[in-house]
Amino acid sequence: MPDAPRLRLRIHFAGDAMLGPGKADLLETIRETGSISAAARQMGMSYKRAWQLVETLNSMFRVPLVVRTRGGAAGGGAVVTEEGLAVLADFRALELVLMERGAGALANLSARLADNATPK
Amino acid sequence: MPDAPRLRLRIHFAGDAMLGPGKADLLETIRETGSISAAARQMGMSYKRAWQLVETLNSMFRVPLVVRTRGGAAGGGAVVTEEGLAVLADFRALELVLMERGAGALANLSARLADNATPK
DNA sequence: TGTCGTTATGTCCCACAGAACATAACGAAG
DNA sequence: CTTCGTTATGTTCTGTGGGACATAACGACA
Repeated sequence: MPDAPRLRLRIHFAGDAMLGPGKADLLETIRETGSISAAARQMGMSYKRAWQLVETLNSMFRVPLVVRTRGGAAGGGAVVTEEGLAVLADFRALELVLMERGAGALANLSARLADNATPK
Repeated sequence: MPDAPRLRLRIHFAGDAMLGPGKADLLETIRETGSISAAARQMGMSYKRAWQLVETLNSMFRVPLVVRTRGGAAGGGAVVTEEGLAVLADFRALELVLMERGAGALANLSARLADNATPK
C-alpha cells in the first residue's frame, strides 16, 4: 500500500451552508499564524479566497469564528474565537471518529483497489 | 431544526482515484434498475456522465464493479458484480459509522449554526 | 432482416470556481 | 504625519467539469 487513503468529510447544513476540510484547515492555520494572509500564503491559496472562506464561516454561524483587526504596527491580524475553536474541535472529532471506527471498512476497500503504481 | 444536516464522505486513494457519494449512489441505482441509462435518468444526470463514472469505477478496482451487455431484446443492461456490492457495502458502512458515532459532534455543530430560515 | 433500447464515443458549449491583479482603508508606533 | 503589513473589495481571465447533442455499434427476438 503506497500511501494511506485520506478520508474527507463534508457537512451539508440547511441551505447551501457547508463545512469541510478546506474551511477547517484554514481555521486551524489562522489559529496558528494569527493572520488570514499568512494562513493563505502557508496554504498556497489566494488571500481573497481565504478571506471569502472566513466571511462565509462567520456568517453561517451565530457567533463569529474569526475576529479580525485592521491597522496597527503589525498591520492587523485575525484570531480564532472560542466558538471557532469549538467548531474546529467538533469537526476534528468527527474526522477522528471516522478514521478510528472506519479503519476496517477502509482497509477492505483499499485491498480491492487496482495497484496503479502512480505512473509517470 | 429545519432539515437534518447531511454528512458527505469521500475517500481519496492514491493517485486521483476517489470514491464518494456520487459513485456510490450511482452504483446503487444501477443495481436497482439494471441499466446505466435508467440509473442516469432516475438520478437526473446525463448518460455520458454515468457511463464515465462506471468507467472510472471499473478501472480503479482490480475486479470490475459493473458488467455491461450490449444489444439483445432489452437493448442491453448493466449489473453490479459481487465485488461492486461489497465495495458499496463498505462505503455505506463507513457512512453509517459516521452517522451513528458522530451524532453528538454533529448536533453540537448544528446548534451553533445561524438560523437561516431558508429565506425567499 | 428489421426493430428497439442500451452501451459506447465524439464534439461543442457554457456556467462558474478560483487565480491573478489592482487598489483602498486602516491604525498603532515611531 | 509617515510607514508598513494586514484587512477589505473590485475586475478580469481562464481551466474545466458537466450538460446538450449527435452517432455508431450491438444483438436477441419477432
